Amino acid sequence: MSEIAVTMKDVARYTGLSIATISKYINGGNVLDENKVLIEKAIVELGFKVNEIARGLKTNKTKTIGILMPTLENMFCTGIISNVENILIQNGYSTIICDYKEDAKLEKDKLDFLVNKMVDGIITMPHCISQEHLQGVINKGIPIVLVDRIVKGLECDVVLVDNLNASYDAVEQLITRGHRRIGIIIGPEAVYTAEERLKGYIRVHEDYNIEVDTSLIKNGDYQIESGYTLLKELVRMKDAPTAIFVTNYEMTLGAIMAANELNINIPSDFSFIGFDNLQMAKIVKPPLSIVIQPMQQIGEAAANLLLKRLKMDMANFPSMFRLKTEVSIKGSVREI
Amino acid sequence: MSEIAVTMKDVARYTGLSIATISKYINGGNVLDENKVLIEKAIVELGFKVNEIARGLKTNKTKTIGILMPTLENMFCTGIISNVENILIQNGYSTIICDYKEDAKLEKDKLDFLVNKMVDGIITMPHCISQEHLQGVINKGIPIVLVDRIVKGLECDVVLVDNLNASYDAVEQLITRGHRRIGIIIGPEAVYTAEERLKGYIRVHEDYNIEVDTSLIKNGDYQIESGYTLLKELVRMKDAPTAIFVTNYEMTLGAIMAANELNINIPSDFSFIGFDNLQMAKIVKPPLSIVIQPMQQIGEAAANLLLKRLKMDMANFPSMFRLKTEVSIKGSVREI
DNA sequence: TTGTAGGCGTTATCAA
DNA sequence: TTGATAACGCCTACAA
Repeated sequence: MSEIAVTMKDVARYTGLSIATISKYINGGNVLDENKVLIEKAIVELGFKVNEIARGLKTNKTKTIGILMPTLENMFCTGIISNVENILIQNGYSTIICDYKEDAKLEKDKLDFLVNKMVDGIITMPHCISQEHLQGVINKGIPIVLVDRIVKGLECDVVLVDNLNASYDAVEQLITRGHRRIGIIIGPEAVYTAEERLKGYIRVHEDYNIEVDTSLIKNGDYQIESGYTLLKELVRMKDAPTAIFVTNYEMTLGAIMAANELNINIPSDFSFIGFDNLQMAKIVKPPLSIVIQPMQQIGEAAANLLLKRLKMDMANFPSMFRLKTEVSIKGSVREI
Repeated sequence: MSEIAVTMKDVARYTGLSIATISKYINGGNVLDENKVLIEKAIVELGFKVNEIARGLKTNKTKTIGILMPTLENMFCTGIISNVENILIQNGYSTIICDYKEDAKLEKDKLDFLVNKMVDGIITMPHCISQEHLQGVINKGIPIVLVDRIVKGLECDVVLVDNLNASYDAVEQLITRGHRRIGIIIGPEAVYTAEERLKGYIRVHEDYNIEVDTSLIKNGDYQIESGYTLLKELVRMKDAPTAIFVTNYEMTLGAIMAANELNINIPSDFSFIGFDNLQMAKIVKPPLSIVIQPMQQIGEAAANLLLKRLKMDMANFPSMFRLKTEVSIKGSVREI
């Protein structure tokens, strides 16, 4: 039934050479041409494959990278994963993707799992993980690149977007079009990106001398349903906002659905700016104004930074890439 | 900088015992109580962790399962992953999640990657992979459970839903409410689930003696945009359907957006049945009728079946679980 | 109960 | 160029 795995020993026997020579050939060493063809023939004939486990034991390298994300149910996360993977694969690395379902214990466990699997490096979007725990991994010689969020007190490479100014810019677009009461649907308080986006919202209000009405600030959970619920709350306020800014894709989706349900006309009833997902923005009518995060750049920057560390190049450690977002204003925003 | 990993050897030295004894303790063998505490102390003190790579080399078991999916950008796929993982983790297994981006070569490569990583078993939603390739893996003694789709000619455990009758039932609901011209937005021709769902559509037409108008059958690609585009096509037909059935979540999303954009009223302009995602169905107004796939059951059944095979229990091999879907009819469907 | 010794499939050193 | 040989960290008879 189950075939026995072919090892170098078998190839050696088949060719009449020694295991050492086979190994050398496999790893690109010098071997007589005639032996090369002999070995090559044996390899295909026998169907030999290097046992990565054994190799890893010896080299302490697995040529695989761990990717640890809070969830797979979020387009931003899966987008990052995709782009990171593309670069890594090009460079001969494989990936182990983990999601910790936004659960603190799972986050810790999966991180340990990756360490146990001897990944050569880790890219993660951290949530509750402690500085100490991550530091412990780094101390083991496993480089980590943080994505999208920082971890307070940790010296670590990180790639993120300038969330504060992303939010600032979006809200500014509304302000310069005459809006003064601007509702915002933001992520959970504990999440770094949500904090930053809120700061941007507040700062731009200050810069334009507009008082912040905290009743216009709604904390969601980055899921569809909270976008749906919170938009309704905003719209139904006695003194409703004239514009609404929603700060991630899933909540934008929910908000749009709520607006449709309430037969609200965008932008005549209120202006609207959403987040991420260009594809959706084009589909919705009127075309959705959105903040576009450079997902490809984020993923690529993170992967390339890690690759650099893997080559033991520690220049500018810890380095922070703070990528810029773009605000795309379309028909969903109007002047008042 | 990078701490050197602590091994059993270190624990042995620290405790004055032999490596063999440490190993025995780790693996639950009999050790003197006093030595137990001694070892335990050493382990925490030194921060020892079993090197899974080395262990795997010896035992030929990695206690990890590969999950290979076509994409992470699809709620059905990530839902399955989540549920599979839950069961596996409970049983002491870890997972390596791979997505092959619906790419034939990548599908093959990632499968090989998992094999190289010596996973103990694999759960996959296959796409282009050949029967031979999968058979090769199985022959290596690595059990595979297919999810959602079969592979022609391959004897393999599989867990899927009764797609044919899912589609049959949904369309039947429309027929019994008087609809005769029913549009369907289906997946790519090459995909098993799409084939089956189309068969159901056709069979129910036959059973009710309704002629199938092939212009009402639109092939999409299971992405948002095709749902959006194809719904428009259907609605704009000279002889437009009175009801539309969309056969996955992403396309349902796109279709809803198109309907909103066209100011189409559901169900007075036409009736609508979508797919998956209960959460969204509740949010949309009117409440969406949908076909509900038992994602949790699918994931759990697949995981449990694999677990069974891992225990060398080959009873009823190959077995096929064909789970039933549920049609939930809400306000988006009306009688005519 | 404990320890010795051999082996899992590679890589790497050093003679030959 | 090739081939013994000794690791890598762990498991497992078998012996003590």
